[in-house]
Order: sequence, then C-alpha cells, then structure tokens
Amino acid sequence: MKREKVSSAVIRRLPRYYRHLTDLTLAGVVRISSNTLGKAMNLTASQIRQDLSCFGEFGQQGYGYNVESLRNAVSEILGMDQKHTAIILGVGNLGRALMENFHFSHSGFVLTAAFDVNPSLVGKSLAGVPVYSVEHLNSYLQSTPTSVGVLTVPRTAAAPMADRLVAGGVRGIWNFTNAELNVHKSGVVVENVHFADSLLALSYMISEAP
Amino acid sequence: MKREKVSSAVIRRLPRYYRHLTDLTLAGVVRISSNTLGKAMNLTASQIRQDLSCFGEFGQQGYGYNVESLRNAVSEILGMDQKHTAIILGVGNLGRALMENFHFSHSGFVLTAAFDVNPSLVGKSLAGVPVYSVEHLNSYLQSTPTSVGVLTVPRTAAAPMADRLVAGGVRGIWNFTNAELNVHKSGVVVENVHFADSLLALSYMISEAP
DNA sequence: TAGATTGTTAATCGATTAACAATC
DNA sequence: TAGATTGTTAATCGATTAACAATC
Repeated sequence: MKREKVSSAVIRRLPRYYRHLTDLTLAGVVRISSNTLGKAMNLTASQIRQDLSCFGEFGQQGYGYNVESLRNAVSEILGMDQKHTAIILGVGNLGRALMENFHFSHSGFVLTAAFDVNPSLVGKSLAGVPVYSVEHLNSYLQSTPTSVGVLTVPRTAAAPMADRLVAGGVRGIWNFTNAELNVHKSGVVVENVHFADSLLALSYMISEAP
Repeated sequence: MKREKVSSAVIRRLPRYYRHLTDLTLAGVVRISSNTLGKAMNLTASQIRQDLSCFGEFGQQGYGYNVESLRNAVSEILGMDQKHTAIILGVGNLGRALMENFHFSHSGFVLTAAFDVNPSLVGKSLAGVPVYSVEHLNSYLQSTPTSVGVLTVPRTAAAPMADRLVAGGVRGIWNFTNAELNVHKSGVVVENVHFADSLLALSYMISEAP
C-alpha cells in the first residue's frame, strides 16, 4: 500500500471515513458509491476518490465500493490492526472518564495501565485497568513497550511527564492538558485535545460581530 | 470591526493566538512582532499579519503589536465578552470532569446549570453548579436563555437531546458524544469533540505503513 | 451490451508566502 | 534620521473540483 505525501487534511478525514463506514456496516449497507458517501459526509465524490487514491485502489468501476472491505482497508491504513498500547497518566475526573467510558479497543488500542500520585487510588483497578504509582512509570515503560501516553495530569505536571514518556520510548502523546508541549525527539508525535480552543471556536461562531 | 469571509482555517487559529498571547502576558512580555510570534507558534509572519487583517489593524509599523491590547482584541473577536452561558447535559464522568476541572469562565462562558436523569444526582451541586432533572430542561430553557448546550450524555440520548436544545433556542452545541448530529435549524452551530477521531489520527501518525 | 462508476489527469479555487511601499 | 515592522497587493503553492478514458 502506497503512502507518500499524505496531507494532514486527508489524515483528518480518514477517521471520519472509518466512522461513517462503520455506521453503514451496522445499518446493513453492502455497497456504496463515492457519490452517495460524499452526500452523507458533505464531501464531493471527487474528493473521496482522490483521498482514497493516496493509499491504493479500493473500488470497482460500475459498482462502487464494498462497504465492509473499504472499512477494513481504512482500518488498516489507520494502523488499527497494529496492536497499539496506551497508558493513562493522571486518574482525575477526566482520566477516569476515559478509562470507564471511552472504548480504546474500538480504535485498536489496548489500555494496559494507569498512573497516579494519589495513594488512595494506587493499587486499585478501574474498568479492569490497574492503577500504579507514578514512581513506577519509568520501570514500567522499560519492561512494557507502550505506544501512547494519555496525558490527563494537571497542567503543571504536563511538561515533565511528557519528558518521562518520551524518554520511556512512547511513540505518541495524546495531550488533554492545555499545556503546549514541546517534544523534540523525532518520531514522537503529539496530538492535542484542546477543549478551550474548541469552545472558543464555537464562541466565535455563535457571536455577533462586534 | 470587519468580519467578512473569514475562513475556517483562520477561525481555528484564533484560539491559538489567544492562548499564546495569554502566555506572553503572564510572562510579562509587553510587545511582540509578527516574526517573533510566528516563530513561537510555528507560523509565518505573513500568515499572522494576513489573519489579523481580517478583523482590523492592531499593530504599529516599526513597533509590532502590544501583547495585552492584541490579546484583548482577539478576545473580543472570539466573542469572549458576550457573556455566553452554557449548561451541561449528562453528569457522568465526563460531565463531572468538565464541571470540576474545566474553567468555562476562562473562555468567557458562565456555566449556569447541569441536567441528569439520575435521581441521586438531581438536587446536588457540583463546583457550585446545580444539577437539575432533565424533566425540567424545557422549562429551564424557556425561562433562561442559554447560548450553548454541552452534550455529555450517552450516545443513544444524543440526538433527541440535541433536538430539545435546538427547540429550546440554544445557539451552539458542544458535542462530546460520538454521535453525528444533524441540526437543521439555521444559525445553530455544532462543534464536535470526537475523541476517537483524534486518537485514530494519532494512530495513523505513529503506525508503520502496511 | 448499456449504464454506472472508478482512478487519474487537468483545471480551478483558495490559502499561504513573498514582496514592498507606507510609516512609526 | 535610520531601522524596524506593519498592512496589503501580487506570486506561489497546495488542495479541491471537474472531466474523462477505462472497465466492470
């Protein structure tokens, strides 16, 4: 499967394709044309065919795409079959919300552990995932190669924690803190979930021009 | 202040400007040039000047921008002074995390109430915000004009809840469920926070090409 | 076969970058 | 004043859309 020079715009659409194809599968739809999918997703048929052509040929002239096999292809493109692992740093409300409500497995991840400084949490298990003391993070990472660290610690703890994750060899950081992380190690990716940025964009869109 | 045809790329950068300008203010920086700000934010100086020119003239030749007054200008552009109000729908882990850890006021919002179906939560108060029964949502919206509904209900409850919010006159929905909302009423905006999309994009970026 | 729809090449559109006169 | 830096216009780059031959 080819994969050169995929723009960030395309990368951001891939999860949406996956989500829509999943819904279609659940709805029992067997085949779909780029035209129909485009209408459902508010994209042009051209754009969908152009996007997919970054990765290969998945359709058939005169027929369109088989929903299930296209979904499988997108899943593979996204790396969902690569058995990525994740750990949670910080078991506050947000960390707990992710552990108990977010299905990491639906995105191809296995959540293997959580870490916190609070002694009353350490040793417990939430949603089947053990909570360890942050003291043991370094040794844990050494013994257990981990793909992604999920940063749900307080803002002040974010930067040093990110450094420890990078030193421990993670490949990505899923950053829920509003700290701007500067990760220098090449090959390590930071994906930010900035709640405030999102709410401010919404604020702009609902506001009257001053 | 002019405001015609502002592209979504620009809108998405506005909160980042605000965040960086806030950091600079806290660090005691008084003035900054588009060049220096660009380096800090990984943008070109041209782009910053072009972006700001959508809304007016905020700098001074030979000097640059006054950090505090530019921050105030961006704040106003984002509508942070418009006394927007928000309510939370669904006080599960995520709703609670937002109530207790997210500072709505830092984005110019006042969180006025939360709603849940769970009788053991109704009547309580979290972080100073009262939790009401969802039964009272409609009458609440009628008596208390509300800018934004924050959707942290289970996926299955998302669509009907969105309908009630729109009927109740909210101007925006901050959607944390993975449901794809179809809001038809013009002037009502949906801002999605799709955790899974974000994690899948990260998955793509850390994955080996198949 | 005829109709439908792909993958790809070419055309268009929009966003980013560069250049520069204006001026603090 | 001379140096710095803006706001804006023009040039470039990249992404989206349109067109169409290939073919199921």
